Amino acid sequence: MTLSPSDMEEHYQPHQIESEAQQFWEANDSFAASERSDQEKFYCLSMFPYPSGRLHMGHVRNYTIGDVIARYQRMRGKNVLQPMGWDAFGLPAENAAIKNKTAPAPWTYENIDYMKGQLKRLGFGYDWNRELATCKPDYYKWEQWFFTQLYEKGLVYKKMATVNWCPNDATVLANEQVEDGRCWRCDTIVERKELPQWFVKITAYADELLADLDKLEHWPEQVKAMQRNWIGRSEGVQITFKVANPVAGAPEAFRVYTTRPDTLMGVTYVGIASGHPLAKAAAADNPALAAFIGQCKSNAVTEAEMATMEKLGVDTGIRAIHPVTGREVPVWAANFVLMDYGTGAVMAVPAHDQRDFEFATRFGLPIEQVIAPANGETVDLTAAAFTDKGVLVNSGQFDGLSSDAAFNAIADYLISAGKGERQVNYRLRDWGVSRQRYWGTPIPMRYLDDGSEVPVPLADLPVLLPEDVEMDGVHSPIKADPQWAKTTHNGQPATRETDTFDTFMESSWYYARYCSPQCDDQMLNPEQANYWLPVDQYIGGIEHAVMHLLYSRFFHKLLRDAGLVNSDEPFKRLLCQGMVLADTYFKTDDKGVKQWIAPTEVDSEFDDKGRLIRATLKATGEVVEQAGMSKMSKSRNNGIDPQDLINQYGADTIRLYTMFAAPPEQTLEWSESAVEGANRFLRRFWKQAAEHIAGGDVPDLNLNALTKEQKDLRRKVHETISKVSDDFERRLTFNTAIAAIMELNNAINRFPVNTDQDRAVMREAIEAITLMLAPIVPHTMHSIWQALGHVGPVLDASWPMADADALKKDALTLVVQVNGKVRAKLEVAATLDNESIEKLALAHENVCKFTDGLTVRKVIVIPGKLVNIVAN
RNA sequence: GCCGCUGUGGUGGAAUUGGUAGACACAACAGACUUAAAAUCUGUCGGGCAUUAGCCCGUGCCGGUUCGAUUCCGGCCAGCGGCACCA
Repeated sequence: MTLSPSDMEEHYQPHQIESEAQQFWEANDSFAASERSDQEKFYCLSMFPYPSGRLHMGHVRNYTIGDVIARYQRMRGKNVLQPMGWDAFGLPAENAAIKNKTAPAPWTYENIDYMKGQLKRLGFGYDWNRELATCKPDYYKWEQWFFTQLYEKGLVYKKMATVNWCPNDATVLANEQVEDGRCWRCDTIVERKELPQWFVKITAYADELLADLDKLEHWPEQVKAMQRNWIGRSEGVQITFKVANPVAGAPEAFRVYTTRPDTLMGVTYVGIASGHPLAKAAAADNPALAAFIGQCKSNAVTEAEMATMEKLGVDTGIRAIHPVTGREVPVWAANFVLMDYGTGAVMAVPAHDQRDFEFATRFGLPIEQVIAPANGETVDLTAAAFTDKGVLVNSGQFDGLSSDAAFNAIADYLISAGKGERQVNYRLRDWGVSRQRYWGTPIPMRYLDDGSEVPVPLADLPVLLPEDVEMDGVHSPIKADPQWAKTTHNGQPATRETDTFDTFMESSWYYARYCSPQCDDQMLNPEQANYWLPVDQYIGGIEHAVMHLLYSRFFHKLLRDAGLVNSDEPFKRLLCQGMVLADTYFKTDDKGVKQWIAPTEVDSEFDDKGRLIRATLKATGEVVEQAGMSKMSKSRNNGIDPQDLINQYGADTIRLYTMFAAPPEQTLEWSESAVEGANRFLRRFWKQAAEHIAGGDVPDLNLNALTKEQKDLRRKVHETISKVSDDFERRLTFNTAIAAIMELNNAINRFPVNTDQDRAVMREAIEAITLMLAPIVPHTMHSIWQALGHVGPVLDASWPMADADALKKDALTLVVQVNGKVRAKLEVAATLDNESIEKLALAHENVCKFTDGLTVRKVIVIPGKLVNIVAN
């Protein structure tokens, strides 16, 4: 269907326009992508959603950014792939299933259906032929297969690891299910429990994951910095301490790791984890220690809580022998030393480490200075440790060495004495992928009766997760059903692993599966994967800066080493969009409990300065309290349903608003009136275009006979094209692009149209605006483009190019400063030389006023911009 | 606690490589149109002094570098994100 110019409605009718454009795209399968050699490819990917029920504004923002980039790149002539799918396994489905007395699978599939409809209503240009859901066996089959391959390569192993354990429910709890150290279901105090779990050796790739960050030139620096710190490569020394008074059944030596061997001579005690073999053995005849170890069982497992908890410890009675002096130092069990980190033991130097200092001060342990500031100042060790590097003192043969020299001298001494070795350490730990939950990919391992483990062979994959299950609210159905685990291996009875994978496993490779989503004989089709990969632009929330993005980078290297892809990194360019916030309102009920009120139910009153004076309930007029902006959430009842906005304003208004209200990387603050502003702008431009089109045919532009007004408008048009192109291509700042288009729209509003040439200049401006807005508000521009008489859809039109001739300026405005303060503005010919500019500036009346009686010391001329006169 | 980010008018934000602080919007106020309201259009809009010109102050706080700092450096304060089983 093509509109002829006379068909264009005078008034903007978003719902009709949007459904027509969407039908056109659907009928033409406009977004189906295929490998083509005649065009440059562009793979644009937004992080896929968890199918939680309905889209929220965060999704709308993320996917609008992606769609704008995809449509822009298509107009630049690229062969664009933009897929969408579902991160469908996860804990919320289990909780929802229990609440709604259903199973996770049907709940998930219903949500996918509904949310897919919402994505279509928003006009996102996805290739739905490539849709995938991670909970489908045809997806997780290949993840299971890949895990068995990693097992064969020795990149997977099993070890004991700590989980949150609710002794009442006899179940494992996610960190999210622990509230103030108690089970969220039954309020029982949560304990730590060791369980055998599967790990993937991400540490084997630590150096490459670190080094390759330098190749990611189009990633935000902040994300790379966070990943570097997360990997946390350090160079240090592993030191062996002998035990002076060995305990029966425990080792006679233990090791610590330190990055500050220069402080070794200041060691006054040693800290070990409560789970350390030495601590366990010593507890046999030390009741205080045994009690302490028991108490540590209820410690939190998260790093944040451990770092902020009260530092506690108990003397184990064990004495360790200092490897250089031979002096005996006490060994303390301490709650902040963890068995999972490093060696489970640390040497303590209270004079030069703040945590050791606080612990020593609390428990009356000696503090001995061995480092002095290089500049000869004295340090005060009564209040805090001196943690800088410096010069060694009180260190025997090492006295006088700098910290750096002492690092080597002490390391060499320990190595030659057989008491230590240099070691590179990482903060990064191997990736624990076992989850004791139902709604996830079954881990494809079997256990034979002799206790040995074997991976499930490809012929028996996938290990299917049963979908028709009953949730008792506590235990995983595949753990609760003893029959499910029963299987055979080569005719022998065997038992299945009943744990499932961490859902980060699925989200670590979906971007690659989109390249050949239906491939059923292998994980990826390498030709298709290598055509599309790496992803040219990835867009998602900053909350994924470390974990998801690090796991995906790791997985990509694993895929590469399995011969499935030929690139080193999965995502060439990354954009992390900010959160969506909204105002929060509450009233306090009789019991003093805050009741949160949705922003849509509140009216606001402003004073004559525009300041909010009060907020009232729309329904009753009751005054409510305003509690600032926060992330849209159920708990604060401040979520805005995108569906209501689509119904009220249309998808294009929502798209324009989310792109205009803030730069993509910053938080976006919800404002109903700003949405109305976006709608107003679309109506205004629609009317402008309709009026222009109603004027009939337009003659060709005659560039040789332009008036000043026509030249000025053309310059504005082409300056805008130039600016907007840069914003779309390099900066990804769509808010400033829209602002520039609005400025141009204001300019055409003021432009008087009297002659045919005026109409021709106007036509050029309107077409440019239509093309530049097409990626952002595609439905509206689809309609206007057709009404302008074009045959093909605006989707496939070429992005406009700035005309260098139109950009030329005859005159410039220069700012004149005296001592850095603006005192005048000069209109000068663009060709005027610096010397003449200087003369004009010095002669200006207001400039003379400020230089009068002073000597001009220097005149700085910044061509095309400003003149600064330095005088005193 | 550790790592990272953010802080500019009444509000969202702009100022891209150190060069005119407040573009573009929202709100508010005034006016036009209207029987009226809505919609639309026009104007004003950081604070203070002066109302013609112009001057002083001002980008979370304190200090530094520079002819010139919202931008760079050092030290603080506040808010946000992540911290390995929420996704």
